[in-house]
Amino acid sequence: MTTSRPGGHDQRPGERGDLLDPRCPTRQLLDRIGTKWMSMAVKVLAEEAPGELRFAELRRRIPGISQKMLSATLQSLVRDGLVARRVESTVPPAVHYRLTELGLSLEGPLSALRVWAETHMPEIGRNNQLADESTLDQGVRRVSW
Amino acid sequence: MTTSRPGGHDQRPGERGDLLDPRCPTRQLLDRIGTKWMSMAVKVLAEEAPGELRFAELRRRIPGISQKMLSATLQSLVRDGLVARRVESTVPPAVHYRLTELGLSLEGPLSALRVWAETHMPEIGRNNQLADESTLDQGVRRVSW
DNA sequence: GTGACAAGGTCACGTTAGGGAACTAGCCTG
DNA sequence: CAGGCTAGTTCCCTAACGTGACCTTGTCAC
Repeated sequence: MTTSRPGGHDQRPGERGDLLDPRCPTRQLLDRIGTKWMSMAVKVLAEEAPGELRFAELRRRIPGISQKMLSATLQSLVRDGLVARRVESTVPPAVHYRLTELGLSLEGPLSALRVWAETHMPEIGRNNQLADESTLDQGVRRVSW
Repeated sequence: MTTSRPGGHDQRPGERGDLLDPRCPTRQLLDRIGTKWMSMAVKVLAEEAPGELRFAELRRRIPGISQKMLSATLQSLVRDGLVARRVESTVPPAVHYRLTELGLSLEGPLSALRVWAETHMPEIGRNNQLADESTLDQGVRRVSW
């Protein structure tokens, strides 16, 4: 995501605006972990590390995810080398997933973010409520006669 | 974002799938910092902290951002209480932005993520290249006769 | 032979993020 | 009075994200 430029027309190179994508590794990382299920999958796999989890078990541990999204998420993670996929050629072929070393190294910063979220998101929620209320006041004053 | 459920039909509560949005502060945080300019804005403001920056100066320091997106980004940050907005009622009214204490506290985990990105994203890039090449091979074998 | 399971893939769809271009307000300069 | 500055806002558009529903391939149970 955010890898192509959806804007209306083509971009002349060297014009302005092509310096943000290639240069910023943080953007690329956030494009990955910012997708809806990525961080959840990493967390679940990290809890099991260095063990493995199968597709159906992952589905069970990530409530609300569809097969399609789990599949897509895992494909991205494998493609990035954060997760290893191991196919066991048994009776019905079983597929096992585990975090690679790279994936495990991401768990550090990611769990720091989780801790921050758990401690500070309630405050952000309150701030949003306050903002909503004040704009509501203005809305009432402006809209109804 | 990711706060409404766009899926085709309504959700019976207690059925399955309503436990992911309200319960997960990490999701809410990632929905915020995952947007394209959020983390960039926080970083730029953090570099200047505890000083302030004006709208035009922020634009200059965030290459490629449009007025519209900068405006929207700052509004979200202010709404969340991560950034404080101060209007100076001078000749042309000047608006100053600075990180709040809450915003500054986010810089810690966020910069940890940036460090991780800078050290490990090249490896992820290589992994993706390898994946592209192997699927390209398969594509050639499958598609052209 | 009909159904179930595993691990997905594909299709059709709606929502949303993000981009561009143009417009606004009041004041200042030429 | 034409034009420019600041700090935005508004409209319109597209591409990507995410969802649900259905299809697949192969083996096992009834």
